[in-house]
Amino acid sequence: MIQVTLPDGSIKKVDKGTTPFEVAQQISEGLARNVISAKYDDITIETKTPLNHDGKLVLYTWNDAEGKKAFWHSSSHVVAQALEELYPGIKLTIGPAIENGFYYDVDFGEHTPSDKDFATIEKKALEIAREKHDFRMREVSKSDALNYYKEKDNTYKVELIENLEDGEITFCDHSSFTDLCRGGHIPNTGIIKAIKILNVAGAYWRGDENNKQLTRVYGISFPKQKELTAYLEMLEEAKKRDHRKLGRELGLFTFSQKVGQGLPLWLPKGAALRERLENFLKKAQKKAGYEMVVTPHIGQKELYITSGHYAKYGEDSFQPIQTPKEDEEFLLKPMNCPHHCEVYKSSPWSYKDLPIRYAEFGTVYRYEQSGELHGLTRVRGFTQDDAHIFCTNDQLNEEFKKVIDLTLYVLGSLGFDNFRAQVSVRDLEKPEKYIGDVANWEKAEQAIIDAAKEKGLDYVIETGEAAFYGPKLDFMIKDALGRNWQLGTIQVDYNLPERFELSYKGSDNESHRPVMIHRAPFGSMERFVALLLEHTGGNFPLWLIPEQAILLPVSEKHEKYAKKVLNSLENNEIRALIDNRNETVGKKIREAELKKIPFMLIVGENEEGSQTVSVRRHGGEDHGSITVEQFSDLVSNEINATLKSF
RNA sequence: GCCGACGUAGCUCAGGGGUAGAGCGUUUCCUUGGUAAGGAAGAGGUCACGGGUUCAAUUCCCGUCGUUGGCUCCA
Repeated sequence: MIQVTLPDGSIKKVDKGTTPFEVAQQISEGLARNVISAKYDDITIETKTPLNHDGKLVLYTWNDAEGKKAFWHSSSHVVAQALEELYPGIKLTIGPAIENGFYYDVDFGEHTPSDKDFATIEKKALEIAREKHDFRMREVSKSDALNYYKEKDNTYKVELIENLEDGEITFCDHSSFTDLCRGGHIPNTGIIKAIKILNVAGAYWRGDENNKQLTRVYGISFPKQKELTAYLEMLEEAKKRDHRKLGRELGLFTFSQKVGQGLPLWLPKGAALRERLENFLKKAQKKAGYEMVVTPHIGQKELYITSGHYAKYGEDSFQPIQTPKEDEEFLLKPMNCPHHCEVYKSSPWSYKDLPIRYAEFGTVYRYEQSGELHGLTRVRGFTQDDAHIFCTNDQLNEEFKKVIDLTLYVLGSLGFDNFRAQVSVRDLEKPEKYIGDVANWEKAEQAIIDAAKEKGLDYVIETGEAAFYGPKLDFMIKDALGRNWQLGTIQVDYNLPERFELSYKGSDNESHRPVMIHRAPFGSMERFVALLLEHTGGNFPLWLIPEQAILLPVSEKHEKYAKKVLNSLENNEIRALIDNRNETVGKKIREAELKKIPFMLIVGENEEGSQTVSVRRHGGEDHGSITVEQFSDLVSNEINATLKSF
């Protein structure tokens, strides 16, 4: 007998060799019907894997993340089999489950499938699934495994196996299909009732662009057809919140091929919204002891050679600007920090002056790869809400924590409560990617982790995500389609002070190096507005939204009164406009609803008589007929309730 | 930059070897209206751009540009 401990702490004594499925049966028939995956002592196993020693068992169903993972990974096997049958001679590589579904990377040779082939692949995969093949794991010796794939002329699998140890190599079979696999499958293919191939994309073998590009087939599957339908509908809904669509509909920004790729043009409403965001942050920054500086859009090439940016990015950037003078070159600034270092250097400093905090809404230009450009989230010209804090080593922890507070205030004020805090550290195996000495890196990384811990942040550490000059604390937010974007960032930097030879006079009358904190709570105005659009679906907070109210005269007879009301609204600093088109009230309401204007003020005979406005809230709520003063209070109360000061 | 897809009216999209269509928007007229679409008429397109095939190309082929889903990159 062995002892199996379940997640609730209860212990089941079962015969050696009992399977997770059998344990589930002992718990309940329902669980046994639904269990599709299991972990034993934290190792993913199959539901049919015999348990041979004491341990902790967790059973998973479709409703668990682990269950979905097994489900989708198993589905990738089924799709791989379908692909092999439809495209004989292809070479399979890897096929993991991902956050939503799975993919399989395949070397198709000559005939890469495209979206016209998806239906055929889905049909074939579903046929296989319906045949209810069991997934069976078996151990294979390294030499047998190598021989199997050498015979199939699959160099990718051979490469994978060569990096594995003999004794830890397993194959998974189902139907006539065999794949190198470490496990984690559902009991049989029959559970998969719906399969959708979502798209194909190029993906480099082992994620290295020097390697051959394979075709990545993305798919998703479900235990019920209904769930697939719901998922596809959800995707459609998400597309409606796409900032590129909303930005156009709401008249916030645009792009022009003639101006250039990735160079956003902010339209009046977008520019005004952006200005309100900037003012919001400026106000908080002022309280936090920041001073605004202004620096030019270009700088001598030498400036970036000093900072190290030129060596790192010079080749792939906008190329140097020539002047009539010989041997003179300027770069469009890709960063504000070198300029701010020079601002710092304009005067000698005492330790009593520190910390010094320079802030600037600095527009920078980066020649991003064309394939990377994406709406407002990845552009070639953008404005950072940048600031650089120059402080002593002793002040670093305190300053860093203050920046965390400011960043959390910014994110919280705008309703971003679902961010992911990420400590981005260097990759120890790739020292060539970073500048500066190791001791400072260690100090910087530790400083960030300490501050994050002391602030009680729930953070994850991401190796290799640091900037070339220092580690960062990044605030990641998901877009409508679930893609992660870095918004706020706080970075500790010992390197630029060194390179720019920054100093201050200490209490010991000696010269010391300050530490630099780079920080941008929004990240960039462009990306922030994009993510805010997707999060709010265009229903911005009242203080931020371009148009707070729209006056809807019932007929042309009431236009004059409407104009008078508009005037009072403007005197009360309410952003409003009049829809005086020759249309019915119903139509005007419909369009104001579609434009997501928070308040619709209907004015007709009744209102004119009582000198009021009839207030309808976006969404349909009726506030009744009230005076302009009352309405103005309504608006300012709501703004005060949502816009807390720092 | 790489792989795939796409590019038709301001927007959303249909069409297809014989020089184009819908809905919404817009303009004009009628209507003067009460909480999510009142009615009528009109304007608007070198079918992204450049080549090629063809008697004929918006349609087929190639290239360029742009957009897009990924990969790589992201100071």
